[in-house]
Amino acid sequence: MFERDETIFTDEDVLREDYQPAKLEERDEELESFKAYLQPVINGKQPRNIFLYGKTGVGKTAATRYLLDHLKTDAKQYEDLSITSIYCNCEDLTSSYQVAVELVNRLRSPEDRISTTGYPLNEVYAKLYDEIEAVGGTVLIILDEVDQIGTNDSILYQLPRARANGYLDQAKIGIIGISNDFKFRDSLDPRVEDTLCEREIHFSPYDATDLQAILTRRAELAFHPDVLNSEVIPLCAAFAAQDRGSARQALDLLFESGDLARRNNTERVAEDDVREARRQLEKRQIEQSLVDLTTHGHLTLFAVAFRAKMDKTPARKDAIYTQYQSIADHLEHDPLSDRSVHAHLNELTMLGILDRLEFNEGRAGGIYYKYRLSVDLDTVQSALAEVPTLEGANI
DNA sequence: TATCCACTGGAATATGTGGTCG
DNA sequence: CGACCACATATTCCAGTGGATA
Repeated sequence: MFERDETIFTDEDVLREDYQPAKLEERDEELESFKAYLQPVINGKQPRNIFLYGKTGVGKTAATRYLLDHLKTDAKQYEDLSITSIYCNCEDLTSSYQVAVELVNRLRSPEDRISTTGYPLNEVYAKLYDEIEAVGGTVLIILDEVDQIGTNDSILYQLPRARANGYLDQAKIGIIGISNDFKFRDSLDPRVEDTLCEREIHFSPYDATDLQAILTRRAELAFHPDVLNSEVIPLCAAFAAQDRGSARQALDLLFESGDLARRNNTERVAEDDVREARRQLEKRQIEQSLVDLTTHGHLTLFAVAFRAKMDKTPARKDAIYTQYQSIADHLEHDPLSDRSVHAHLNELTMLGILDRLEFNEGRAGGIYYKYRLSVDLDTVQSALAEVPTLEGANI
């Protein structure tokens, strides 16, 4: 029934997110500064706090992993050095409290985990300091996607000051904050900005040439020789550079193209595979963001999709709200206030599922928005069909 | 060029859920 | 159990917005 299929790839894992290349290229300047900022750690001094920013997929996380690995290896030659790093992705952690809990749990054994609610904030910090103190030495805390914790940033000034405030004695803490939101830095409390952003490194997006170089190197390891048509890599690079300049995106695209060729049993990967792969990735991304919406988020989108079906988009909030009410009614959900639906429309716009057009009709009209689907109606329909709460409702 | 509409969007407040602890 | 705690999601309230028009 099963058999190995090795016509296209030699090792597809090379294209996956968790693959760590032996060398990190196209990021020389960034690595240079980063390395310099980590130097105090090797010297056994108080670590600097470092703040990395740049868009997603430009090598921030990879660079951090890469340097920390080297740092730990190189530290072994000095007996008086003990370096611990804790990596924490704040993606799903929306407050300082949750980050603190996560850090405590990282440091504790699995049977000793604490729950994510219930304790006073100070108590969680106290537990965290205890754990860090127990580890001792230099503790580097990496907070990835740190902008996700939003305005609730108390942990960002608690941690850097823990030692100064006498909570820590044995341990030296260094924070490495990673963010893809440039505005985040400006929104920080000035006290936090001073300490957290002591040293900053900016990662610029990759351009098409960088991406081509990266893809070419990976492709040599991942694919059999000569299975890629000559236009495949430049096209993947161009698509990704146009969009966000993300290496992650370019690699995903390359993998997906290869995978398509494999499934089609063709011997080579061609331009059409890349274009089709791009469509599929886009679709998958939308389906993914739909999964995370609340019931009323779904209903709101449903209402817009319904109007789109009848060719009545773009539509104003009022019209969408009326539509939403009748749908909610039909499905026996209590409708929300129009302000809340307005909030949902906003969120859908942020996710790139809806487009928002601005209007201003002046003296007697005022300003308002009109919304419409920003993606294929078909995609939305098939994604919504997967949502259990909408069972029985057809557009 | 001052006005004025109909909305936007921030903020304060409320509600319900899931948790700890004595 | 009851007092507390944090949080997601809604609700309510209202100051601000900005450009076509009088």
